Amino acid sequence: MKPRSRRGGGRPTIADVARKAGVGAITVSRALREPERVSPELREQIARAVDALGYVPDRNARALASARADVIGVLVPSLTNNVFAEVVRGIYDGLGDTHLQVQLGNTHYSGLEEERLLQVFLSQKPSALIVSGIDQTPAARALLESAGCPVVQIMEIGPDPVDMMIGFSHLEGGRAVTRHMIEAGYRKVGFIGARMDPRSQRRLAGYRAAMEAAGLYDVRLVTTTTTPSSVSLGQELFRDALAKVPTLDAVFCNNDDLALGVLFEANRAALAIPSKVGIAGFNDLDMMHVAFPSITSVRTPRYEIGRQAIAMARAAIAGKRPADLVVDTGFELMARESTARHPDGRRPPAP
Amino acid sequence: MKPRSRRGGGRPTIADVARKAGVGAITVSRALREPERVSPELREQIARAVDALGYVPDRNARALASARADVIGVLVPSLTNNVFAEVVRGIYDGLGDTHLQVQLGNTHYSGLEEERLLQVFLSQKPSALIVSGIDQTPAARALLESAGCPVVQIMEIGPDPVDMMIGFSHLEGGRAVTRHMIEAGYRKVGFIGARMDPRSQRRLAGYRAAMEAAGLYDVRLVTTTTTPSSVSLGQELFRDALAKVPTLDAVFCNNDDLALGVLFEANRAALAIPSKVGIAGFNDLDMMHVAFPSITSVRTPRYEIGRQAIAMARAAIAGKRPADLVVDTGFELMARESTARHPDGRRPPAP
DNA sequence: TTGTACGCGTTATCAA
DNA sequence: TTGATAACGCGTACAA
Repeated sequence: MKPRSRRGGGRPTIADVARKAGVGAITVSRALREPERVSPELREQIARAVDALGYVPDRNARALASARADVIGVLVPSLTNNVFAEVVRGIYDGLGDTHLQVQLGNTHYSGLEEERLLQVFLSQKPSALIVSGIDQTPAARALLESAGCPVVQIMEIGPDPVDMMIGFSHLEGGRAVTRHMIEAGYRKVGFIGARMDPRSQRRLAGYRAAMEAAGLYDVRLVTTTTTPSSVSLGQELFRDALAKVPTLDAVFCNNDDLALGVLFEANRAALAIPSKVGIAGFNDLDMMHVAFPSITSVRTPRYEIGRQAIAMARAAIAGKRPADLVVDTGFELMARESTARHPDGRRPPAP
Repeated sequence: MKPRSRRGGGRPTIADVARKAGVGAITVSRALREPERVSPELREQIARAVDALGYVPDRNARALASARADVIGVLVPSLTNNVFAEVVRGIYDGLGDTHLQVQLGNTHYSGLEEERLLQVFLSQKPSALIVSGIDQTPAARALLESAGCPVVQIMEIGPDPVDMMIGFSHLEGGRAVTRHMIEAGYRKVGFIGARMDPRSQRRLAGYRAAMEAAGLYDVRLVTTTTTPSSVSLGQELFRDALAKVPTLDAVFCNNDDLALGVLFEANRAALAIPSKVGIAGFNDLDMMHVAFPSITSVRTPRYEIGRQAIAMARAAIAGKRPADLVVDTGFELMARESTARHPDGRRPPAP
C-alpha cells in the first residue's frame, strides 16, 4: 500500500477515486460537476468508485483551485426580528438543491459591522452577495462595487442600485396606512416607532406626508426610540404617547410587535378598540389577524423577497442577468377591526 | 514589475506582503496567527505592509493548507422559530471577535435533512459542530462521532452525549407547568401541541406524568397536530379542544405562540381568564408578561444556551475541554395572571 | 471525450 | 526567531 500523504486527514481524495475507477483525476472532477461531458460508461464507473470510497469533495480545495467558493454571503441586520427570519427562510428555500451554501452575517443594524462582515465574506470569494437595505456606508458600497460578484440589495428599492435590488417602498407603506386611518375618521393619529433604522425612518416619512397632506401633522404625535422593538416596548411607548397627547385617537406602529403591545395596553386601560383608539402595525405577522380585535397592518412579502433575491443571484451567477435589475414587490394594506371606526370598515365577525 | 499570477483576482497575496516587508512568507503567516512568536520589529514591518497592500488572507487557501476551516457548523430545525432565532443570536454573540465563522444549516425538523447537511458541513472540515436535540438518526450520529471535531448537542440533555451537551429537561418543564395548574385548582387541564417534534413530545410526556400523578389524565384532553406552530393554529386547536371536552378549564400550550392564540380565542368566546379557563405557554417570550392578562409560561434560557454552546466549543477547539461535558441549564416557571385562579396566585396589578 | 502539467495561496515540516 | 521546501486537493489551460 502506498503510504498516505503526510498531512491529510485520511479522507479519500479525488486521486483515490480516479485510481479505483481507472480514469484520470480530472475526469472524476468533471463527472461530478458536469456529468453530461463525460461518457455514460465512465460516469457509471466513477459513481461506483465514489460510493465505494465514500468520497466527498473537499470544498476548500475546490474553492482555492477555482478561485470561487460556492457560497452566497447574506447580510441582515437581525436574526431574531421575525421579518428577517422570514427573509432568510426564503433565501434558504430558494437555494433548492444547488451546491450553493449560504453564509449569514448579522450586522446588528450597524454600518461599521456591515463593512467588517463584508471584508470577512469577501475573503472567501463568494459567488454572490445579498445585503439588506440601501444605506450602506461609502466604504461598504465601495467594497460591494469591487466585489466582482453579483450583488442583491433587498427589502427596499432606491434610485442607485449597486447591482440588483428587490423590495418595496417603506415610505409608501407608511403613507398608505396613515391615509387609511385618516379616512377611517381618526384625527389625532400618533406614530410609535422603535429602533428607527432607515426603513423605520422612511415609514415615518410616509406617515408624516399623509398627515401633512390632511393638515393633521403635529410633532407631538410622534413617539420614537432607538431601543430595539418588542411587545413590552409597544406598551411603554403607548403610555408615553398618551401622556404627551391624551386626546390621541389612533396609533400607527412601526411594526407588529409594538402594535400588539399597544393592544394589550389599551385593553388594560379599558380603551375601546377601534372606537376610542385605532391601532395599526406593519408587516402583518400571523398574529395580527388572529388578535382580538384583529389588527390592521401592511403585508410585506418578506419570504418572497428572500426567494427572489436568491433567484436573481443564481441567474446572475449563471451569467443570465435578469432583465429587471430593480424589482418593486409592493405591499398590501390589510384593513381590519382595529381601525374600523367607520361603518364602511370591516365589522367584527359574529361569534 | 513582475506580472501578476495567471488566475488570481488581483488581490495581494502573502508573498506580496512578504516581499514588501522584506521577510519570508511564513513569517507573515505567523505574524498574523501567532504574533507573539514573531519579533516585535518584524511584526511592525509586516503590519505596515499588510495595511499598505490591503492584504486579506484567503480563507480557502488557509483552510486547504491547514486542513481545517475556521468554521463552526450549526444545525437548527428552524430559523423562524423565535426560540432558535435566539439560540442563534447567542451563538453569534458568543463568537466575540474570534476569526471563527458560523455556518448555519436548517434541518426543517427532518433527520434526513440533518444527515445531508452534516455531509455538506463535514466537507468543509469545520472546527466544531453544534446540533439541536438528541434524536439524531443513526447515520447522523455516526457522522458526528467520526467528525474529528468537537460536537455540542443543544437544547436538551440526555444520557448518551456524542461529545458535549447543554440544555434542560423538557419533560420536567412540562411536568412543572402542569403541576402548577393542578395546584391552582384546574382539573380538566388540556394539552395543546403543534409540530410535535421530539422536544414537544417530551413536554407532553411531562404533562401526562403530572396529570396521571394527580389522577386527572384523560387522553381526550390532549390535542396535537404535526402542523407547524402559529398563533392562528393556537386558536384553532383551542376550538377543537373545547369541542371535544366542553368542560375544559385550562390548557397547557406547547409554546407561547399557541398560548397567544388561545388567549385571543378565549377573549372572542368571552371565556374569562383565569376563572373560566387557565392558560400556560412554554418558553416565555417577551409578550407573555405583557399580555392582558399576562400569561404563565416556562422561561427557557435559549440565548444562554447558544452562548455557552459556543463557549464550550471554543474551549474544546483550544484543547481545553470543559470539566462538565453535560450542562443542565434548568428552566424557570413564570406563574402569572392567566393561571391565577387561586387567591395565592398573583393578582392583576392595579392600573 | 480524456488526460498532463501546473498553479491556486497558505501552512506544516524541518533545519538553521 | 526565521526561512526554504513541500505539500494541501482540486480545477484551469492546453494538448491529445
